[in-house]
Amino acid sequence: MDRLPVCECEAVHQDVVDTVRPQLLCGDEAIDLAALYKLFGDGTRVRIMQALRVHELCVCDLACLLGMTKSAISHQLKALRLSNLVRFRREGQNVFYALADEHVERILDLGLDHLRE
Amino acid sequence: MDRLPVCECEAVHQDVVDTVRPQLLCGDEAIDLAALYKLFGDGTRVRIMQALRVHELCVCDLACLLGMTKSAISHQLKALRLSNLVRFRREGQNVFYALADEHVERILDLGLDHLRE
DNA sequence: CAGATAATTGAACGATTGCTCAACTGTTCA
DNA sequence: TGAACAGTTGAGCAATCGTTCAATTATCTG
Repeated sequence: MDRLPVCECEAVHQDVVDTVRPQLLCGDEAIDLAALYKLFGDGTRVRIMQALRVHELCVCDLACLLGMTKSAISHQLKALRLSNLVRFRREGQNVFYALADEHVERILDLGLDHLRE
Repeated sequence: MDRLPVCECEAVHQDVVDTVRPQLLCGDEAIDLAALYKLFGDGTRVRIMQALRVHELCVCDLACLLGMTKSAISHQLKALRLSNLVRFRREGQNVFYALADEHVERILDLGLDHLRE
């Protein structure tokens, strides 16, 4: 992910560049932010999160709702889990998933706002 | 992208599923929302947007700031342009890019909030 | 006009992603 | 204990993604 600080062009607007540079996201922040939004960048995961926003659901319920295999759903839930976007609890054979916090809902809403305006 | 509405499992919580189903995102909405967030799901594009939020910049400035080739930057700007996340104006040999609206800034901020909490 | 520079484009490539499949773990119940 | 079912996991594969490279377009200047 590291980039060499090489500039191939001459006629850069140096004053503006100098103003902007200290306000850039540091490399790690940019990567973390991108990693967060990457999880919202897939139709399956977005539908999972939207569903969980209505009610907690087990893997089977989600597979049924989205018309996909439990395996596919479980793989995506794992990704969401690893980034703490969903939480889960086991109840007998079922594992119920729910959104981790209202941040997730706000991100979904903000995106939908943008699309619908 | 189409999924067959097949359910492989039996013991679904049918009442909950029936409650959730009508509130699911329709297929197109989920895809559009994912497509929007996919653009925020790459470190280079996030750094570009964060830079543009400070000041409008030409391709050369961005290449210089991020230490990348103009070609790489231009390809990413094209993606952002096609989804109306940035706007641009030509001035002589330079093409200056800026964020399209404050929605983009709000999405960046919300993500950063989440990371920093 | 020709030459220089900014920017864009398309093909090619390696890397990453999302799903399938099969094997496995964990829990319930008889 | 063992059958049945919910869920997870890892390998494999096709599709997608982001960059590089080379060619091209557009604009300015002499």
